[in-house]
Amino acid sequence: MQAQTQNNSFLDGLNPVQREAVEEISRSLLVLAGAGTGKTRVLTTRLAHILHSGSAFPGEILAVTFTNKAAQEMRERVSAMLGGAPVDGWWLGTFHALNARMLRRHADLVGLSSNFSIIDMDDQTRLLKQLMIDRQIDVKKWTPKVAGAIIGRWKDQALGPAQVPPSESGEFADGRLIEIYRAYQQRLKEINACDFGDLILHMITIFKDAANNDVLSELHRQFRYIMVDEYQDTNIAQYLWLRLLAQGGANVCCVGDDDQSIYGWRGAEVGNILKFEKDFPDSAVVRLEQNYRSTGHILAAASAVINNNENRLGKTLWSDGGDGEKLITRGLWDGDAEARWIGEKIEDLQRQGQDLNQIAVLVRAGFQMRNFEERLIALGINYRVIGGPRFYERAEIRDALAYLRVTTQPNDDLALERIINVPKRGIGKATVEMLYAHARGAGISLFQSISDLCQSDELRPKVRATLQGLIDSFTLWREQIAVMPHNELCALILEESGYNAMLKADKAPEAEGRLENLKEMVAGMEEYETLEEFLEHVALVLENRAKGNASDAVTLITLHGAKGLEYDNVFLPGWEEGLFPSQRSMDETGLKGLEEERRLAYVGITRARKKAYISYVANRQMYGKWVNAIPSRFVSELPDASIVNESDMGMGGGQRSSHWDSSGYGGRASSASTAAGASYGSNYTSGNIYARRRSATNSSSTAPGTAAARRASLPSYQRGQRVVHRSFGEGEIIYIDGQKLDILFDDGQTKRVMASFIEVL
DNA sequence: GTGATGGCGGTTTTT
DNA sequence: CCGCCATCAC
Repeated sequence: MQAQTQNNSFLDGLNPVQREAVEEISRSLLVLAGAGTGKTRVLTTRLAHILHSGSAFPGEILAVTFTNKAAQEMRERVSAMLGGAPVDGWWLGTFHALNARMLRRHADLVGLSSNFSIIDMDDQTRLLKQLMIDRQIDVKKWTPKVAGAIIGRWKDQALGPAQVPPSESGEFADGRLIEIYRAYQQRLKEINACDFGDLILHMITIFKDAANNDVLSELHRQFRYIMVDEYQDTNIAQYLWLRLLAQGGANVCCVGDDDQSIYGWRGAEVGNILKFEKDFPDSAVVRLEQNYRSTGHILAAASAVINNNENRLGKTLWSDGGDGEKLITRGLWDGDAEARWIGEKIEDLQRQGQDLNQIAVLVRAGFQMRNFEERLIALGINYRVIGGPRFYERAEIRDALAYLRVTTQPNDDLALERIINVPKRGIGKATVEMLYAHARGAGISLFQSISDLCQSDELRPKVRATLQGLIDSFTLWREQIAVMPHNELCALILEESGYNAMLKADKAPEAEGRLENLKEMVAGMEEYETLEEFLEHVALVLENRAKGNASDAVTLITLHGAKGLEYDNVFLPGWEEGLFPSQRSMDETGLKGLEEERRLAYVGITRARKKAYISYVANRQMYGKWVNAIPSRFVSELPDASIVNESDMGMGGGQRSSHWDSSGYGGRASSASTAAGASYGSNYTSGNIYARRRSATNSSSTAPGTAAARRASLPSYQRGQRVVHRSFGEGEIIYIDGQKLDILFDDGQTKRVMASFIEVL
């Protein structure tokens, strides 16, 4: 690229390698960006450069990020570089958001309508549970959650029910998981819904179907530049999607760091980044290795650990910022001692004038956090926990969303089921089952089923009146969509449904907060043009809210959550075999799992700008039980030259390599370490997720047919026929109105009942 | 249909 | 040890 004429000062200050990456816009490009090497800067500058140099209009650019936060950041930074005006018309977002946008346009090609709902994991689990119970599968032995996880992994690999090799059906539900998967997809179509994986899977299906190749070719014409961030975290489906779009000859630029691939357990394929050069011949590869974040010792420690991995492209981070301070390692007796030690260190840092915002405790698993919370509370140190339940995951928010979903999309059975008895209306399990039975029998939605049954005498008068009232309300609310601002409508629904009243009457301490969350949600809705747009955003755009808003606070966060963040001072507790590396990872995926754990260690260390503290304990309390532990192998992979061992108790700091026995736990230490790993391991089940527990019995039941099949098999009725109803007994048909039959029962009463509940005698 | 108690299971998590 | 669910008693 030639020198720019004006206003390209955004190119200033890039180092030569960064500049090369930014200016290489004629060939496809892989940017291997080590931690802290200015990856985001390169990515945003490259985008600004493409736009500024006139190489493409915004609408010709497709930029994919892994999180919404990253998309937002990119949007802001690129427009700032280009003088502050927002960049309009480019396709920027997560894989899921971009695919949702595409799928809304072409939903009919996969049997959906464009207002399809996007269901979350909770809905998914409930749906799978229904389907599994229908098939008499023991949902205690084979949990719907696990079924959802396996199906999710299949979707990550772009495998629809027809593509899953039968050999992969595994032991789950005695090999019936593919059948469940097929039913699940069928059911999603019926309720006009998608799960997250479907967003991508459906688009791949559309792209691949020759019958609609105009869809893909139009996108080929449109996109001249495609960029993918966090490429090491893409799964196979996302990879295939990218390749299909790239077939049109667009310039592809992927950015990532194979050493920071930590989502393999949910389908990410490091392999994608490892074979980029094969997939995109004639591409350039740029390695960003100059680190601007951390001290020399921190980089040395991180590099030494990650060097133990075999499957990596290989990078060597370096810095010209000086060695800084050595990392501190420390062995302690138990979790309490560890929390006390970290508390003291935090107080030291505070006394040295460190900002609490520059201190973070990075844990492997959520249960580790409690110790630290308690300690910090005792010390009166502000903290925030990142990664708790997300805003949209709160029950009250999900309830409100369910009301809105049913309002916009009456077929959304899952949403209706969620709130049919919230607030309590006296609609219990039995009633819901009956409603579903009719829905299935007649091949209609739950909403329609209610509407039907309210026209009959099937329901007890009280229940019938309640349900009639509910569907009338939804009908009224639905009419308001066109005329009322959607936030007002939402407020109205919360009021008229009695939801607000329910919370106001609730004496529980958290009820007040729930009301506030709802208010906040209603207020937040103003930002969206339409109700549909709002719903799409809450389904896809996750806000990870911090608990408590203290501005100056220590951060407690998982290692996964900390990727992409940085702090001056980082604490890395719990470096024990079994916990970190996690026993379960190693059991499930062996070396692959271990290497991913090691990348996690690498991510953890490289979060630190100045100081890192690594600790491990001899006795860890887990689920109320005491477990012996030995220090993590990662501790011994740290280079002696860059660490100081504070596990003193009479021993010098240089004794780390004999770390454990030297750290002064008296006679108990050595016996503890002997017993160690095994007891940790015993807390986990080994074997693959298909085979968590052996099945003792075989449930061999025939699945009920599909709704359509059942509908077809319904007998036809004639006046005068003798029939039996499951609760009203025997009688005679005296009038027929579609599925509704008037029957004179033998007790002399005439009732209007649904055909699906009677049998011909 | 709703509220209370016991049993079981329990990484990481964004979309 | 804690939280979720499933089952049981009303």
